[in-house]
Amino acid sequence: MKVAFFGTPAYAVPTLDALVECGAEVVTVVAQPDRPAGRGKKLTSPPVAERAKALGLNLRQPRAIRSGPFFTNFRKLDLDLAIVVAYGRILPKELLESPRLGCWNAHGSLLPRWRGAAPIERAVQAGDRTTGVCLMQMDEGLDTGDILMVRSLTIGEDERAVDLRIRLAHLSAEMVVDALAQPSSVAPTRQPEEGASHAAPMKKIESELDFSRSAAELHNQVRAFYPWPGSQTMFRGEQFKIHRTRVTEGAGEPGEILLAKKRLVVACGTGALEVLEAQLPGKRALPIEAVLNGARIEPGEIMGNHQGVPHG
RNA sequence: CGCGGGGUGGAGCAGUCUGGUAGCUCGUCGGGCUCAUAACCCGAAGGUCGUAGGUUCAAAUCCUGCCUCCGCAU
Repeated sequence: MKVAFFGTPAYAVPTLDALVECGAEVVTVVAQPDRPAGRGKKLTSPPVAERAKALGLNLRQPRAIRSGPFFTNFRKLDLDLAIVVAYGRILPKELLESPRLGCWNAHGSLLPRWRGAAPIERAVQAGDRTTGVCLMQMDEGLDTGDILMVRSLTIGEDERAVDLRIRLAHLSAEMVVDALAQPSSVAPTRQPEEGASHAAPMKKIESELDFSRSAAELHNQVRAFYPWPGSQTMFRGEQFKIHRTRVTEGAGEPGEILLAKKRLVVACGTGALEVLEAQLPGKRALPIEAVLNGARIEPGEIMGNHQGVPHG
């Protein structure tokens, strides 16, 4: 079985590894081009590209898929199948139809729920208790192809997207290997339109916390957005990043600090949010006890974009 | 050369501008109080102030290089 692998971030790496391990002939790996990233804007290879190099696989990082030499060469590979996991680009119809069996995409949600770029994060943000991975026969639409296989799992109440992503990445790898091992069990099923939803990419502006919302919503936001774009609010005129929280009891004006000794509890529109891990400007992320030792936060202070002045 | 902020007993911070006695909160250890507690009281140990060099009578503090952590941007 001659296959191509399309993928870019760390999420796709376990599936690539699994393909190689199960003996599939991975003829080429396609990832997004190297991009300037991080402090100092150093040119950085995406994780899949790094992994492909380490495995000694043929690697392509085309800037353009449709035009240029990439697709011409791709056609000549005489592929049976292409596996796509978080590649990061729409693939044109000609490419989707090029391998004998077409292209299979492993998507990180229970389709048709959370079609799009950020299914895992949006599931956590919405407070979903169940999610999973779907193997899909790609068509031209956005995650609308027929479902070939499904694996599901339960999301922990306090689980963060960053951890769920790791679990789903491995579930995805298992699923792809199973599908290749037992092609007979792969029966295309059309996606129902009912229950479809769109998982828009995460945006930096969404990282702001609005304490007039419920504690449950804020908790879901915090665990969905970690580590990027993160969750933050303003406190004493400076950025205050919140990395880990818990829903607790308490009432007060939204953003009001209810407790600041050993524990940090902030009033929300409904209920209260306990901050378990936070980060001040220029500092690293710290358990809340450490933050409280240095910051001397007082009950009655206000968190959020209200200047952070004490009230009452 | 993208912009910017940090590195001070075990932890988190103040002190740096305006050089001159090492400070605060917590933890640890010992003692006390309490039916009890993340409570309170008393006492103690613990610091080459990231690192290398420079200026100075004197450097955590001023100057330069380096290491390292972090925010923004991408």
